[in-house]
Amino acid sequence: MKLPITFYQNEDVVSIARQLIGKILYSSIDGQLCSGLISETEAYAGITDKASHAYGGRRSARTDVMYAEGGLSYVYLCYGMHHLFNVVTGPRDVPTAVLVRGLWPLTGIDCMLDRTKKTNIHTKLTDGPGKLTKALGITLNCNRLSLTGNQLWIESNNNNFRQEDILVTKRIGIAYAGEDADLPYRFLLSR
DNA sequence: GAGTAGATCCTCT
DNA sequence: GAGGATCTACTCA
Repeated sequence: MKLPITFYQNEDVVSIARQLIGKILYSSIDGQLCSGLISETEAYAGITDKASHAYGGRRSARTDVMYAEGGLSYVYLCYGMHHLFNVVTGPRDVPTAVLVRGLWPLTGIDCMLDRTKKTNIHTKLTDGPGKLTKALGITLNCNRLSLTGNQLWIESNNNNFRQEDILVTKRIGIAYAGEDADLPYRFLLSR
């Protein structure tokens, strides 16, 4: 079952980041259906968060999506060669988003191996934000898609895992954000 | 296994 | 014109 649009419009982006752990991310791109269980996320808390692209109310052609209503994708290019996939959350004009940093591959694994030029199947296939977009075929063309559409969507999952299996840590790779780099906004599933 | 250099390009100043 | 929400391959041990 796809998550309803209302799921994404909650004002509490940190809560959404936690709830996305264990959900299933699907992509249907170039006629290939792939999916993975979301194992790692990070919350980016809008205008008050120095690590966020929308810090201080910054708004540009790139970050405009973050100001839209929750339930859209935000894909952008990092370090000139990696696409990063975010879920836009919150009501209109509240620029919060959740970065999806890791997946455990479920279906479409042959396709993911082909895209990433790998041969063995293990969780390392999609264990980083740049890697999972490559494996799922996500590019800048996937920016600003509805997550209730038919190219990129997230479904709930009946799997029961305990809340204590979710680890909470500080975020990664944002040393430039000063003290906000220490906020406990990263969630990951232990195995 | 650990540490580091290099790739590469869009966005905002 | 600088720098970044990263990854891979290569070195050295």
